[in-house]
Amino acid sequence: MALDHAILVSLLEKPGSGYELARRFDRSIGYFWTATHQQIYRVLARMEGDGLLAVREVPQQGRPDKKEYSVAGPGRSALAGWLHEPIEPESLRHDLAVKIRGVAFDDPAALVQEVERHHRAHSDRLARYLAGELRDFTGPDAPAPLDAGQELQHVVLRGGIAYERMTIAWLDDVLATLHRLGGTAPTATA
Amino acid sequence: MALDHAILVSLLEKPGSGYELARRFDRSIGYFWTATHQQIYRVLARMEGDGLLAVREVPQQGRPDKKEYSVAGPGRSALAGWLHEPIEPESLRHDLAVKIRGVAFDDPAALVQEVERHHRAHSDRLARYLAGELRDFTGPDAPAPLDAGQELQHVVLRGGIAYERMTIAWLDDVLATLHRLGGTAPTATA
DNA sequence: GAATACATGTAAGGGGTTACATGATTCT
DNA sequence: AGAATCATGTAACCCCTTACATGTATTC
Repeated sequence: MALDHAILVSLLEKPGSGYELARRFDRSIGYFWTATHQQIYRVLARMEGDGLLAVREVPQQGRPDKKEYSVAGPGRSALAGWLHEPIEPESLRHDLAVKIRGVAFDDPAALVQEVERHHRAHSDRLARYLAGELRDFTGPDAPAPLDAGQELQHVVLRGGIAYERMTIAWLDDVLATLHRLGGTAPTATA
Repeated sequence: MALDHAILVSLLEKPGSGYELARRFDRSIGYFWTATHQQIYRVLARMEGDGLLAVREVPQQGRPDKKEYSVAGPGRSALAGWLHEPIEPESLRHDLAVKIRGVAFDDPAALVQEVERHHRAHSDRLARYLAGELRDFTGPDAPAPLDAGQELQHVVLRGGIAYERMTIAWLDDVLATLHRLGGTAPTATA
């Protein structure tokens, strides 16, 4: 149910339409939570029905009108309540690791290209995160003393950066392992 | 749908009952995929119905009888097919990061205990992973030259270890940031 | 006597993914 | 003329989580 809370946080940072939220979930929020527009519209409608959000119809010129959502009082309370509840440390779901173990029953070399593709994807993400960090937090155009909200955004971004760096290093390890096994035929064909 | 494939891999490594699979998903497989017994029993029934798995009723003494599942021919083919299809790099879902950004609209100090709890949970996991590595791969009782399957299991475990180390370091960073903000009242109460 | 391990399930509900659907405007 | 951006939705399906349900054997 953390999508609800992610939307509350994002709308507290800045009110916006479903479409705008979907874009934020592709960028800044994307490094710790993903959501598609279909999901977002459904949740926005539900939360508005529950009185957690307020809507304002904003007519626009040369563009479709939009509904601008903002957090209502009960929405703020709901977020505060959740912040004070403990949550469980996440458990992983890593498809690629399943594949790596599965390839013991197939040809290890067949995975090399796949792992390289993932390596590129994570390198791209890291580059985007680093560019964002420079733009918003550490570069010359960033605000001089960061306020609390910005400090918190920065530490979350640092988490994303650490995750991508760790993943890239691990994928290098995986590639080296696959190459070492390259000459050998699959052993565990039990 | 990778639960299906995770089960196929696990049953190829060693046939077993639903109960045994659930235990593996709490241990070795747990560091890249989690599943509860309810999920596992349902998926096992479905896969057996689809002819991907074979069952054998095993009567036992002093214990309930069990159904031992193993991978049938079509199951092997299904896994091989999946291994050769590309998959998307995972996108994150990190509740704690949502909380960290949300605490800008609340009291940052309120999160310290929560973050410390997560820190302990990840430290515990790391300790378990390291013990497992020593037992199965790097210790004196580990098989001298590892076969391909063991090499692949080891590289996946190294991924789990790297993930936990990275996470612990990041949580230290988060704690330091929260303490730095400790004196300040929430700024972004917009 | 209570807790833990072994063993297998059903049922309800919620969340997420994928596909489908529409329509105006701006850019190449 | 076609693609991309802005903007909002519906519908079907699948996966996952949580709660409920049952029963034996062993260990503390």
